[in-house]
Amino acid sequence: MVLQNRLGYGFNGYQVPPTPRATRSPRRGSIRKKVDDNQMCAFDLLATVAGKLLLEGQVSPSSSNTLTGKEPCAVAKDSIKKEQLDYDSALKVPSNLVSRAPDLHFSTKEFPVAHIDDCSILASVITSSDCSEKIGCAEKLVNDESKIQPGSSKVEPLRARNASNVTKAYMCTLDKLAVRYRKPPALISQENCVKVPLGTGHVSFPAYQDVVNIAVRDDDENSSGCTQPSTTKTAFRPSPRIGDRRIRKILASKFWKAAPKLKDGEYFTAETKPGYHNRKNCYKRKRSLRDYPLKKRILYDGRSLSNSDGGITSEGISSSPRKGFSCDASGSGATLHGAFGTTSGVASRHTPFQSRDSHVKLRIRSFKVPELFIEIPETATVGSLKRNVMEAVNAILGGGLRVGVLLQGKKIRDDNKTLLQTGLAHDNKLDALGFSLEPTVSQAPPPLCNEDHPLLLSCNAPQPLTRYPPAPSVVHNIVEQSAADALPDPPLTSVGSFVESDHDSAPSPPDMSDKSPMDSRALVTIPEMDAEALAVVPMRKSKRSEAVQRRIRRPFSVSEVEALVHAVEKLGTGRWRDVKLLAFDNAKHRTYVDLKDKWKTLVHTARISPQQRRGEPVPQVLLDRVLDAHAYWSQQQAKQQLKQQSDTCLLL
DNA sequence: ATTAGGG
DNA sequence: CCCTAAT
Repeated sequence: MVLQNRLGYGFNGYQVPPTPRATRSPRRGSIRKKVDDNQMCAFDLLATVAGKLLLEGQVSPSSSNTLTGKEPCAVAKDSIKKEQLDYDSALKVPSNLVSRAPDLHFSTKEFPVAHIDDCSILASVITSSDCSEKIGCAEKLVNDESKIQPGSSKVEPLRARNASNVTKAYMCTLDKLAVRYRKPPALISQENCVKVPLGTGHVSFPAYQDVVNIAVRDDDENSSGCTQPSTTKTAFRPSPRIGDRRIRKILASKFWKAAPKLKDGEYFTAETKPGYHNRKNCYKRKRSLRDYPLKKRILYDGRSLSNSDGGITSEGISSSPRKGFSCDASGSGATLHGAFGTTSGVASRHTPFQSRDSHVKLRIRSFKVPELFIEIPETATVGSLKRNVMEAVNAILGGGLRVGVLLQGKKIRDDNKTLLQTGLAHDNKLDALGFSLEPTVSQAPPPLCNEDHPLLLSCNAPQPLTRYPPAPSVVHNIVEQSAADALPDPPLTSVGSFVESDHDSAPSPPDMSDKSPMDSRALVTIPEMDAEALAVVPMRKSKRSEAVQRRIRRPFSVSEVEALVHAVEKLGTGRWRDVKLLAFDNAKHRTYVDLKDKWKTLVHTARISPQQRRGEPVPQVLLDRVLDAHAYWSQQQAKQQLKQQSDTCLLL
């Protein structure tokens, strides 16, 4: 820019260092906004297997958790290790996973949340069968695209120009996802396994419709399923202003407590966290709320559950906010109630209970499983969402879980004891009986993504996605890049935003367009950049705490480096915020800290021998410029300091 | 909110 | 990339 040149470029094209604070004040406001955008750049879906999918207005999973990275397996292992270490914490996650899969005889009362995951998990636990069933279940659920976006005939990439719209869209979508459950054929046969035979006839489960609308409010009407009918719900549901980019989760904790008050069909809650700025915060949850043991309630089933098809669902499930429902109790009390027909219409329809023989009949009514953390870009397609959820679920189901039995809160470890010996055979004990899903400690759970799970792979591959592959020629093992869309936010590109789109794959320096031949590497770069786009990770956070996800790794592409170098040459090394604004204003995921860090590594890279460098090679020319600029600005900085020192001395 | 550095 | 201290 002319003005800039006049004001201050130094000889080398370097700009004269601005006065310390002067240059930044004017942009303060805008910058803040940018940050928000960054945080929104990828939606983190926090899905408890409980059927709640949460949205996070920010990016965070670390590369180590990324499934789509180049070393998926390694990554998976990594997360697994953590998981094992955090075995304890996992149990504390109150993912209210209470859902009910009709076929499996699971029903929920307090939590009108029906999720694939539950079904899948239950199915797997119960059947101990292969993954196909589990997956099938999960897939079914997510698969129901028509339900996902009732309004539209086709499923389009979930994205929108406006962040708030995106958010809403996701909310709605997820809403649906959590609500619909399509019984996978494979599971049908498993039904009987669930219940313990009762005397003569075993309870039979009427064939349920294929699609069960589990307790849910139908927000098909309001495009923004987020808007709530007011009333008490307001407290738990996302407020309309969710548009605010940082819509935060909700979740488990909130939900847990809110559940009792939920009205018919409500199963999803969310809250916004206005003050949220720091990524970390968003994962914070009150410890107290997450300490609930993961256990599923079991129901002493006096009668066959049967027919409460849709009925069970909506009514039974949601309508009764049980007061008795408390956090710790996991609502077991309420569950029981319902079972006996006290509460829901479900139970009432059942045949009277009769304990004809020594068989104890149990019915699992709710199940809670560890949370799943999924990060997916807003530009991801429904198809990719499917896969991600599926993978995440599968990862958990794939062997990482075992079932624990609890009696009055205490774990029963002796597998050889009979129910009679344990006391479980007594009616009065049944309500104290609980089950829990626990991470397998002894052995490593299956990696999220590995050869052992052909299903996973197969899912990835065939899935036809409504998306535009970046470069057909580039075959990568990465899951897929879903963010191959246009710039989410058409930048009002002005000066020097070299890196525009969020998926830096296409940083568009003017010269980039037709330089493809020369820079064949660019093709390779693309997939890499977006590799992290789809990251699914079963969330095993560290101990007690809040799941602070590490951001996914996003290697700088050559063009990004170029832009960075250019900006630093001009602005210097101490003005990262300005660098960000100048060259990465549109790269939502690059923060000034990132840029600073990158510069640091670039300098280091430039100093070491080419053989020692790793990753995508950075053109030597660029590295040379890095060194030059670094030297120049270091010198400038030194000078400045001297000057300041002398100034202060004079004053003194 | 930014910067600067160590990890 | 993360985390912090210091601005």
